[in-house]
Amino acid sequence: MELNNYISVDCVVFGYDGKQLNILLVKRTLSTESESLAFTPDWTLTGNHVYENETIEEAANRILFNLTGFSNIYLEQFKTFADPQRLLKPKDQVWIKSIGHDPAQRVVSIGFFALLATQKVTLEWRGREVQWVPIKDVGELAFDHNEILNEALIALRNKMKHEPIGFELLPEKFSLSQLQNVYEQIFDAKFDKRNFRRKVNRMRYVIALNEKQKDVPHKPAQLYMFSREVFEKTKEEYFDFFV
Amino acid sequence: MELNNYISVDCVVFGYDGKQLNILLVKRTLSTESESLAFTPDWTLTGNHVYENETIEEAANRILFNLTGFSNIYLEQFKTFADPQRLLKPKDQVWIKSIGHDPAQRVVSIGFFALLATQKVTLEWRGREVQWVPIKDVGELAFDHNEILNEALIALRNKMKHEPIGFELLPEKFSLSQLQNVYEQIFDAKFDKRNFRRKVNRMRYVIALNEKQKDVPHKPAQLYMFSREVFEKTKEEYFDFFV
DNA sequence: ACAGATTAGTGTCATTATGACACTACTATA
DNA sequence: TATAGTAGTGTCATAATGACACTAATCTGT
Repeated sequence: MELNNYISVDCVVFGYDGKQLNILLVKRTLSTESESLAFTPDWTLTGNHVYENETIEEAANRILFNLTGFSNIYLEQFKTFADPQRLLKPKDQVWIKSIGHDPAQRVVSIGFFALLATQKVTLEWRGREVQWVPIKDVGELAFDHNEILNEALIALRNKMKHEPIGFELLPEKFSLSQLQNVYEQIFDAKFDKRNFRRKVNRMRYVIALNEKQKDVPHKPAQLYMFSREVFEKTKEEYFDFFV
Repeated sequence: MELNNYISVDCVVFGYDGKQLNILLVKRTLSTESESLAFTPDWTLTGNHVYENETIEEAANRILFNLTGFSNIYLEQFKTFADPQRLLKPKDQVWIKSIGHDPAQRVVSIGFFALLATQKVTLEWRGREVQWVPIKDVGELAFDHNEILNEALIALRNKMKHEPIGFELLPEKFSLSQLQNVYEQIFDAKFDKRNFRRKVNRMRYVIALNEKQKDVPHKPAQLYMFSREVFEKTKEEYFDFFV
């Protein structure tokens, strides 16, 4: 099975650990000892070329499966990066040569973002170290991956305003405070608790369970679940156009 | 200047003629007489491969410039199509061979949609016939272009709900009835005239001019303009998340 | 056992937005 | 000057928003 050498997929994997929004990065080091001396390791998004017989969606799902062992992860194509200059920084060129690719080849990368409800991921992916990094602490990344991350965050926020996808970052059972915190982290904002809950209460696809939190050192919260089925059935087409 | 043979750009060009929403299609015929006998002509979107030193945005703008002579056209990347099967229909294979391309080559196409405020376009583009077609009358298109068109329409509607881009389909000076009709055509819906106008009146970036329609066989309408500058300055970041 | 820390959970009111609804005004043309 | 055709306008009942502060339940440490 051959990898196509000019089509790649980059996954911006968002995760929420109960406190903050993180993304998944993999470390980039050169393989041979001698080479790596002159190459300070840095970080990349999780990405890969696609196989010749594979769709880009399949490639993105394959990457996520390798990272997590799960295959039903929320995934969305958000933008494509194909600038002829996107891989031409000296350090990137060194790395591309070191893995045996043609550094002059123009590579199209299709960006996907994924929402992960678990923090449990592989620690090593394709021989490389994997780590969650709080989105506020992300430094300079390899290739054009800072740009890809920025665009992913914009796309995530846009989608989040109009589609109920915040749930994808939470466990199946969650409290309303957790849900509110997810939104606050992603939008980097504070919401009024009572107004937030009033709004959520109107959503019939957020369903209260007969269950409360346990072993928490404070008043235990009512738990809820999200039903995509109910959402699909109750959503109304609305035409609230314009800002 | 070389064309990259595996990266292409397809532009879904939307236009509004005062009555309905149209898209721009180009006719696909085989070049030699003998070949074309067995090949019933059909239609494609306006697309092209990108030059090796060209970004995909530049390629899309180049296509639009060739079609219209304008270079400041509203343009937005909306989705990328890279299915390994996307060019494998027999008719498409015949056509790809006829223009001297490798029919086995996997081609990534980045979809853009454009909004055109004029109906004046070239009649012949790269030797091919160009035509406006009402979106309701679009039949079966070449390649995967029906899929691309569908996705473009979805993207256009989504964008249109939350950003003031309907103006891009109208002349600089327009009436509120024209504006309403643009939205009605795109959403395939009817809105209440008074409620629509109340809403538009709240938008400070839709500015009444000291000018009315002329030579219309009915009460002449007040003309308005859209100011992107005012929009950018007065828009509030809103967090009206969820449906 | 109890005090303290910590988060959950709740209601009201003033303001603003929505959706439904029908008639008069102005211009060109016949 | 009558007609056809589109422009333009207001109200009311209902729903959504944004601002605002206190009590309730659990665990922990003494």
